[in-house]
Amino acid sequence: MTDVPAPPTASGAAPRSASRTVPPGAPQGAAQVTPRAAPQGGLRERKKARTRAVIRQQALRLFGEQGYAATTIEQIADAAEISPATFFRYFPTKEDVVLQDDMDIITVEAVEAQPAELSPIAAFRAASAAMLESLSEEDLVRFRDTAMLTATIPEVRARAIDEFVRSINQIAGAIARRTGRSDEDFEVRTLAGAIIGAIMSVTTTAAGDTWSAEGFHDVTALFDRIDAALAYLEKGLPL
Amino acid sequence: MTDVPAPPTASGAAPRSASRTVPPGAPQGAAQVTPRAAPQGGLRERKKARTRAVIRQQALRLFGEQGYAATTIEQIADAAEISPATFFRYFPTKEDVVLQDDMDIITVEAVEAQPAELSPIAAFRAASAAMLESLSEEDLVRFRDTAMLTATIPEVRARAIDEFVRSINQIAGAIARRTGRSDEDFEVRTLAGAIIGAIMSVTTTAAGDTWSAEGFHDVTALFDRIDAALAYLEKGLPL
DNA sequence: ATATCTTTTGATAGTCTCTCTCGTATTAGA
DNA sequence: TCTAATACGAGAGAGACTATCAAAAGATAT
Repeated sequence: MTDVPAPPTASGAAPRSASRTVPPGAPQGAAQVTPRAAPQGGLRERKKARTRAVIRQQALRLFGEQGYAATTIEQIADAAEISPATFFRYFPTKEDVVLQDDMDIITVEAVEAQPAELSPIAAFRAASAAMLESLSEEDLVRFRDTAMLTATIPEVRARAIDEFVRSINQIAGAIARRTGRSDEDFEVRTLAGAIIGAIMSVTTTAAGDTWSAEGFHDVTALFDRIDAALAYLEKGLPL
Repeated sequence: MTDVPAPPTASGAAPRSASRTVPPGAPQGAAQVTPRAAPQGGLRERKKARTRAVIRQQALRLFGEQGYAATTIEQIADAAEISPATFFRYFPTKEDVVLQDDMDIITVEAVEAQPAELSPIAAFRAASAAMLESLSEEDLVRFRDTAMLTATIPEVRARAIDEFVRSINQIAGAIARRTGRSDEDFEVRTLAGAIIGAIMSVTTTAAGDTWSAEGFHDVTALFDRIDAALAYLEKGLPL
C-alpha cells in the first residue's frame, strides 16, 4: 500500500453495527458519537480505516464506470492495491461496499437525541432533518451515490433492506423504551415496519422516476420525499 | 424421469408473474383465474408442471433435513432426477424455489374481487381472509413452510421482499384505479410501502418468536397476526 | 406410421463470489 | 529488543450461475 491517491474522504473508523462476520476486529465497545471524527487510535486503526475508504472509493468509481455486475472483486482489489482475499476481510460481500455503513448508528443516535415528548414518527423526522444538517458535503454526495445504487441494483437493495430492518428495530427499541413499551411490542414493531416500508417505497420509486440520472443532484430532494412520506404516515395514512 | 413418489401436491401450471429470465415458455396470456385448477394443456405442459412441483418438493424436503445453505443445487437436481442445468430453467435462482410463486397473482385477484367501497387496507384484509378460506390444506402447509424459510434465511427473505414489492405495486395500482388515482400517486405508493413493511415486520418477528419451530403449526395464526398489523395500520398507527 | 419441426434436456466448460488454510510480515506491548 | 497478536497475500477449492451444443422427446402434418 504505497501512496494511493486517497482524497480526504476521511471516513471515520466507525465499526459496523453488529453484522455478520465481524469485519476487521475494530474496537466494539467505544462507538464514537461525533460523526466525522478524526480517525484516532494506533497506526493499525488508521491504516485499516484508510484501506477501507480506498476500497469503497475505488469500488464506487468502477461501479459508476462499468456498472455493478460488470465489475469484479479482482478489479476492485487491483484498483485498491490489495489482494482479492483482503477485500472480503473488509466487506463480507460485494454488496456491502455500497451500504451506508455507519449511517444506521448515526441515525439511531440522532433519534435518541430528540426530545422525549415527540411521537416516534415525529422523532424520526426530526432526526432525519438533523442528520441532513450535520453531514458534510462529501458525505451527502456519497449518500446520494449509494442511494442510487441501492435503488437500482436488486442485490444491493435486498441487502440494504435487511440492514435497514435491523437499524429500524433498534430505533423502535429506543422509542419503545421511551414510551414505556417493550422491545417486542407488537404495535411498536408494526410501526417500525411501516416506517421502513414507506421509506422503501420512496427510494425505489425515486430510482426510475424524477431523479433517475439527472433530475436529482440535490440530496435534499430525497430527504424531502422521505419526510413527506413520514408526514403522510404520521397523519394516519388517509386514503 | 421414471415414477417419482410425487404425492398429489398437484400444483397448477401457473406461470410466474413477470420475473427475470422467463422460466420455461409458459402460456403468458391466459393466466388462469381459478386456483388449484387441474393442469390442463398438452402433455408438455403437464410434464413441466409436474417437474416444477417435484423440484420444489424435493428442495423443501432437503432444506428441512439439511438446512438451506448445506443443500446444493446438485443434490436437489439428483433428488428430482434432473440435471443441475435444468434446475435453473425452472427457477432462476436457488432462493426462488422457496418463494410463493403464484401467490402474488392470487392475492392481486383477491383484492380486485373485493367491493369497491372498501378502503385499500380493508380490501387487502378482506382479500387475505378470503385467501385463507380458499386455499387447500396442502397449500397452507406449503405456505407455512415457505414462510418459515423466508423469515429464517436472509437471502431468501431479501429476494422475497423484492417480489413482495412488485406484487404490492400491482395491488396499489388496482386500488389506485378504483379510487381514481394514478399508479404513480405518491400517497398510494407510500401506503403500499407501509403495508409491505407492516407485513414484513410480522413475518420476521414471527420467526424468532412465538412460533419458531413448534409453536406455530397453524397457518391461521400467521394470518391473524398479519390481519392485526393491518388493522393497526388502518387505525392510523396510533402510538 | 413416418417425417419434420420445435421445444426441452443433459453434458460440458467456464466465470465469479466467497471460504479456508497457511506462511509471512508488520504492529503493539513488555 | 523480544514476544504475542494480527493483518496480509497466495493459493486451493466449493458452489451458484451462464453459455453452448448436440441429443431426446413432444407436437404436427401427411
